[in-house]
Amino acid sequence: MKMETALERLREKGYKRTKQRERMLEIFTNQDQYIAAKDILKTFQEDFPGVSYDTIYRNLYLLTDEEILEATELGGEKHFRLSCDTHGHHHHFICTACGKTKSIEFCPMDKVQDNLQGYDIENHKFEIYGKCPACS
Amino acid sequence: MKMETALERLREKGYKRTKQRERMLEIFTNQDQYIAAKDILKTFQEDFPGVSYDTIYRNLYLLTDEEILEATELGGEKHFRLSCDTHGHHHHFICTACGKTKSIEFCPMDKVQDNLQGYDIENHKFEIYGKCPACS
DNA sequence: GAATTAATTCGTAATCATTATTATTTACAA
DNA sequence: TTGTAAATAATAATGATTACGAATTAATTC
Repeated sequence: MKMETALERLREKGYKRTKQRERMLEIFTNQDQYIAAKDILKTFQEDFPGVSYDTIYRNLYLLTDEEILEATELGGEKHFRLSCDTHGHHHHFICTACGKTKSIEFCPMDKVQDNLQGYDIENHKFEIYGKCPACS
Repeated sequence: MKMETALERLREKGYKRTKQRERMLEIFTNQDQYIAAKDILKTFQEDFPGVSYDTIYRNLYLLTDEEILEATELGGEKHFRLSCDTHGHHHHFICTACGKTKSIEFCPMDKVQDNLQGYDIENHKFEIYGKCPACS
């Protein structure tokens, strides 16, 4: 997703355009990887030495709610990445060494719906972990 | 998995048979659901009022390493369930209301291997979340 | 452009799950 | 039954996340 697309989406919803939000989006731009909240904080502090935890977490969740970011939990910590809106629904291979991801253009949900008659499906997670070619 | 199978597996590896480990396995027996570590602790305290965190976590991880338990992370907390060894590799639907699970006899990995040439796959996660018939 | 106002951020403390540590106890084997 | 390594208890520390009142700021209106 382009930074401008994200900012526009926020504007439409009436959210203010703050330096902090711009910077946060900037950090995610062109990063094909999940980043831990604490690493966002660390990067953030370079430009905003006094940034508060509140700002980091509130905005990460806001951006996730607005589907600008995608969230997942890796090793007990919340990680975030810019949502890919260029293609449809998909999943990711995630490198456990460098954190980089590769899109998997396949969703297993089609294959399992039949076995879940009567179940109210709200969500699903399909992630593959390992080492990318560069790290292995 | 039967409780006796689990105890036997521990014995083979030279682990001691303690009242705490027996009780822990008992808690998981016949529970088709993921249980949070803190809930294990709570149940445990009924029989072992002075049980330490250390005992809980050490044994949960030990049993997971020995493939007696399966672990997953739900809502930022580690959850565990007795491993099903009656049938092969599979995945789970997990009810977000009651925590009960249903086996999904399908693994999407077959479908995606081709797209991951050169990637060293270590692990994967496929979970479906929602409400089971009883809760929906 | 100044005033208004609600949203946002800061500064800091609290919470909560998990991990670590040391002394004590226990299972098991010789 | 005794010795010994393993396991547990009791407690403290850690670290990510959440909470909250005070101060600041973006956007709107005049």
